[in-house]
Amino acid sequence: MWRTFLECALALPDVLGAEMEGEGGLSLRWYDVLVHLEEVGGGAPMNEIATRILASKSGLTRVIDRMEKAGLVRRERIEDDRRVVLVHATDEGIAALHASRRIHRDGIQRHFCAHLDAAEHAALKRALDKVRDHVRPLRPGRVTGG
Amino acid sequence: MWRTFLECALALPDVLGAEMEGEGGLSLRWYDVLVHLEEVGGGAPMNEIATRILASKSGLTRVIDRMEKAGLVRRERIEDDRRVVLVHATDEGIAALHASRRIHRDGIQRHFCAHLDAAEHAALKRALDKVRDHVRPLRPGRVTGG
DNA sequence: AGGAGAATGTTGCAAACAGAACAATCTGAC
DNA sequence: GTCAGATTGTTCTGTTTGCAACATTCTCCT
Repeated sequence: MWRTFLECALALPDVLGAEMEGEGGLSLRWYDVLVHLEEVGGGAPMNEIATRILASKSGLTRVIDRMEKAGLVRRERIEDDRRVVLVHATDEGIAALHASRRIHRDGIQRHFCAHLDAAEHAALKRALDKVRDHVRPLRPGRVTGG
Repeated sequence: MWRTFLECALALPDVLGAEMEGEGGLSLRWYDVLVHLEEVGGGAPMNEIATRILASKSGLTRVIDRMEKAGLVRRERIEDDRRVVLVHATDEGIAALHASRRIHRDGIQRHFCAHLDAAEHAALKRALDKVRDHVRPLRPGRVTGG
């Protein structure tokens, strides 16, 4: 049972990410960053993004470096707190997000949801919600250290 | 819903792996390799192990390199097909496996199964089995290429 | 004010991994 | 028999990641 979960946990992001990179040129990580930026609206600090996408601080610095170089995102320093870097999605970033969204949804549908009936879907959501709530704060030094 | 799954998929192996490395000195990957070697009994070819643990050929070569250096495993060339390398667990490897097994089971119990009642457990297994069967052959060039 | 300590992001370094190119070996068609 | 093609594992190279150390900035207590 655990093995089944682990195989899905390893294979699904891999398959979905490969499809997205192949067709839309946006990795799963970049996609998640842009989703978060769109959700919060007006720019998010590095720390918040790192927590949201389960990356370390240094890891996120490099991700944002690459995304900025690709023109999907821009950094902004604010007067309010000069330690903070606010990350904004550029128009190009939002466009790339929308272009990938269909591929993303479609992939999830085909590889994941298509195999579950309504009851299984609900049970899965309920179960994983509990697991997520328990395990999220346990993660190693993803944000506080690193 | 997908997001919940993705968070669990990223966080659970991380938390479990960190616990195992901390307490028992065996990473999740190494553990999976040894589990497979114990299951099949008398030595497994690289290819088979790579498929089993969802690693690429080159990735597994390095994993086995490190495990061999650590004395947990040994390589053997066979006369039957001189391309094949059979990997055997050493006594030390089996001992390490058994030492880690308790930590592994305990971690799965605490971080995963403890949050599911019997019905959820069954539903999860049924659902993930179907997803796994669908997605496993779809994985990118994990074994054939690479 | 002033200074200890926390918080935020970046950089240096090393580990881990995948994909492509490669060498060795086997298989099958002729 | 023999040679083209497939199979198996390794090496090379580039990418991505995390942890430790660091510089900067803020907070809070006195």
